[in-house]
Amino acid sequence: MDLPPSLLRLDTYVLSKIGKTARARLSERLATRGLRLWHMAVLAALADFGPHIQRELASRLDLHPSDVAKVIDTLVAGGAVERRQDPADRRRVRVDITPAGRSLLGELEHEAGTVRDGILAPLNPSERAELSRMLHRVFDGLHAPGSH
Amino acid sequence: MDLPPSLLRLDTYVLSKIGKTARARLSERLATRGLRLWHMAVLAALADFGPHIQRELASRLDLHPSDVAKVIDTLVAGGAVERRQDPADRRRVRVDITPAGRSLLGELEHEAGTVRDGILAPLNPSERAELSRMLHRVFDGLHAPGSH
DNA sequence: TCCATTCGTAGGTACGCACCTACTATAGGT
DNA sequence: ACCTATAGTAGGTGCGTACCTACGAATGGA
Repeated sequence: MDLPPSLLRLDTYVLSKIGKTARARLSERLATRGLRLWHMAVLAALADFGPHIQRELASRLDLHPSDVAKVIDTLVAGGAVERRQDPADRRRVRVDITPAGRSLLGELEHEAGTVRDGILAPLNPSERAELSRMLHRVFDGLHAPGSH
Repeated sequence: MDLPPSLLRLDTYVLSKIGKTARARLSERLATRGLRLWHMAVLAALADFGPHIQRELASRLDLHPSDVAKVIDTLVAGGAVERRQDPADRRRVRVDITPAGRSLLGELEHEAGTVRDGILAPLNPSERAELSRMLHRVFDGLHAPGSH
């Protein structure tokens, strides 16, 4: 039984469905480790940009500070990151990724790669590259004024 | 403050973010009419395939039958569809779209078009067409075995 | 006639996600 | 010393979504 063509003609619909599936498949894999997408995002931020104050993580990832605390909690419990008080300002907590955290991130990225391969399976390598380029341009445009 | 490149390198992430934004923007517009995405999906199914038994709508759209009932409730209240009992099997309810429902669907599709234009703004027309083609192929592949 | 099955529906449950609030500790200017 | 602002955190709220359950009405085969 087919889906309505009227719906499929809307790129908005197709885009949201694909995105939802992508998200769901990745979430599912992270869940087997007791993690969510935010945990991965935090690890990636720490790996790419080095230690952060929690507030910086919140603003970089656009995540509420109280939720950052919770995400960090579980990462600390798993030994993937460590918290240490900033001696210069003892209100602040500097968060850094541990070697274990880096290797965890590597595994998560591998999982994400598998999910991507599954989703983009219908496309050949050059098409994937082309799609990826276009998606990035679209993504960059999302936060531009006027697109909304 | 930039997002982590490690994250952006994952098409899975970008895809889910774009999809989420697309969904959010369309939902937002539908919400001004007291509708959700499912209402639009049901209208599209009725417009494309004609009247449905509620069970058929459920299986076509992969929506739980008890939720179909609720979606239809609000569409009936708005005069967009009508329910009538199937005389051959009085357990069944045939649902059909009304002229008002068709014009409503037209407006919703126009809204969806606006959302699409906003999101795909960074691309020129031929790129959009190319993206659309690829997205459809990807979408069709989602339900294929082995992609998961 | 009886019984298992199917349809629609009301009501409730569970979960993820984003957000808010109140509180403690600390900082830094006046 | 005082006052205001800031950092982190615990706990809770609200929303959307999906799912499940129980029930009455109707069907159709044994």
